[in-house]
Formats: sequence, structure tokens, C-alpha cells
Amino acid sequence: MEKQIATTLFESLASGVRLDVFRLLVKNAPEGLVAGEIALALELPATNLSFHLKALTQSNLITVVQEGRYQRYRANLELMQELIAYLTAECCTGQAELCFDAQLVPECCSN
Amino acid sequence: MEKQIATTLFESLASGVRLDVFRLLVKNAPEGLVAGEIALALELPATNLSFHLKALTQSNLITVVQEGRYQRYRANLELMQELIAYLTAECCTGQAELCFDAQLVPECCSN
DNA sequence: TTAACACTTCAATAATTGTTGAATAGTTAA
DNA sequence: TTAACTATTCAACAATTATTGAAGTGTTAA
Repeated sequence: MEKQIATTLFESLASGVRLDVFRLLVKNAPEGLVAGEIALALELPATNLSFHLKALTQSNLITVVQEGRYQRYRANLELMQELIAYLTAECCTGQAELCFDAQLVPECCSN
Repeated sequence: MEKQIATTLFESLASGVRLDVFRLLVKNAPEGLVAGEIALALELPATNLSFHLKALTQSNLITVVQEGRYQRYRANLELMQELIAYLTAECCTGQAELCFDAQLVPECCSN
């Protein structure tokens, strides 16, 4: 994963609202939720939620498909996996023995 | 890990400069680097680096100890571990089978 | 075909974050 | 003690992000 992608993902997760949205969608995987259900669950104004959904969608952390007049959002678990892998590599670089899951990253980066 | 802590950590990692600083300190664990060495390596004005070091220190992602007139910074790898564990839990909630069946080995340290 | 519905976009504004030079505080060497 | 050194804080400003009501787009049901 490129550094620029990683910072965008961290930026997406750096807001309490967006983290709540993502966690809610993970809980409701794989069927996801439509925007109105998210707004109801998190008690957010539609317009504000829409702002954060757009940010999450643009970072690719969630996906959206239209269903009639609804928009259905889903968590992108594969990308989250990749982010965890990136973070694990960052954590272990040059210090694999200090990380508890070191065996998940057999070839730590050396530069 | 509490949500509020997690968002603070993501916020810390959401800046390219701060991510560079953290990765540099991970590479130089466990001895760490003094502020001037970081500034030299990343070609940053001291005042700007200081701003980001403060943010990283306040989020506890790095630590600092005084050494004479130098300030030595170190990556907090234990906290990074906790963050990875939090993210893993978020990713897998209700969907454990979708996580960790794929190979987690990342492409090493691209920019 | 009209009205209600679901959601987003727009525009205005508020709030937060990032950057820089100048000033400051503490440390060490002459 | 004085001067150089290391790094941070301060103040000013620039840039980005967040929030909200009003308006707009597309969809469905009556």
C-alpha cells in the first residue's frame, strides 16, 4: 500500500462520526445499510452524514450502490485488511521481534 | 481501546509528515533519534517538525526523553500493536471468516 | 402527472489544523 | 560568564475540514 493511500485512510478514520459509520457497516456486513438507516442509528442530520459518507466512499473504505431511491453502503473489509497489513509492516520494520504477530509478516522491510 | 483514543491515533497518522516521522522512528527502534536527526532526515524546518512531534507525543504514539540539550524520540510500538488489535477487531466483527484467510504479507514499504 | 420520498449538492459559515519567522528556554563549551 | 547550540513556544496567517439549512436530482407511489 502506498503511503498516500494510507494517510487518506487514516484521515477517513480520524473522525468520530466516520469511525462510527464504518463500525456500524462492519457490524452489518455483508448486507450493508442504506443512508437513512445509518442516519437513524447514529442520529445525524442527513446532510452531515452525506458529507462523511462521501469522504468514506472516496477513500474507498466503503462502497455504495443505488437501490431504487435508496443508496446502500457497505464496508470494504478487504481494504481494511490491507491497511492492517500496512500498519503491521510499519510496526515491525527492523523490529519484528517486538511485535506479537511477527509471524504474520515473515519478510519485514529493511530499508 | 476506546474509540476516542483510536480516533486520536488515526488523526496522528493522517498527516504525511507525521507518518514519515513515525516510520523513521520505527526503522530506528529501539534507540530512537533526536529531533535534529529527524529534521535532517526529513528535510523539515525545526519549528514545523516540533509541531508534529508534539502531536505524536500527545497521542502517545511516540515518547520523548531529554538527553542533555537534545530530545530523543522513540516509536511506541506497544501502542501501535494495540491499534492494530483494535482495527482487527473492527474489521472482523461479525465477519471473522473474511479476515485473515488472505495472506497478510504486505508489499514492503513503498512510498 | 403530481406529490411524497431518499438522498445529495450547494453556499455560507464555523472550527480546526498546518506552516513559518521571531522570540524564548534550557544546555554545554570556551 | 558569555556565546553557541538544540529545540520549543508564540503569533500571525494560510489552508483544510466540519456543520447546517436551502435547493436540487432522481425515484416511487397515488
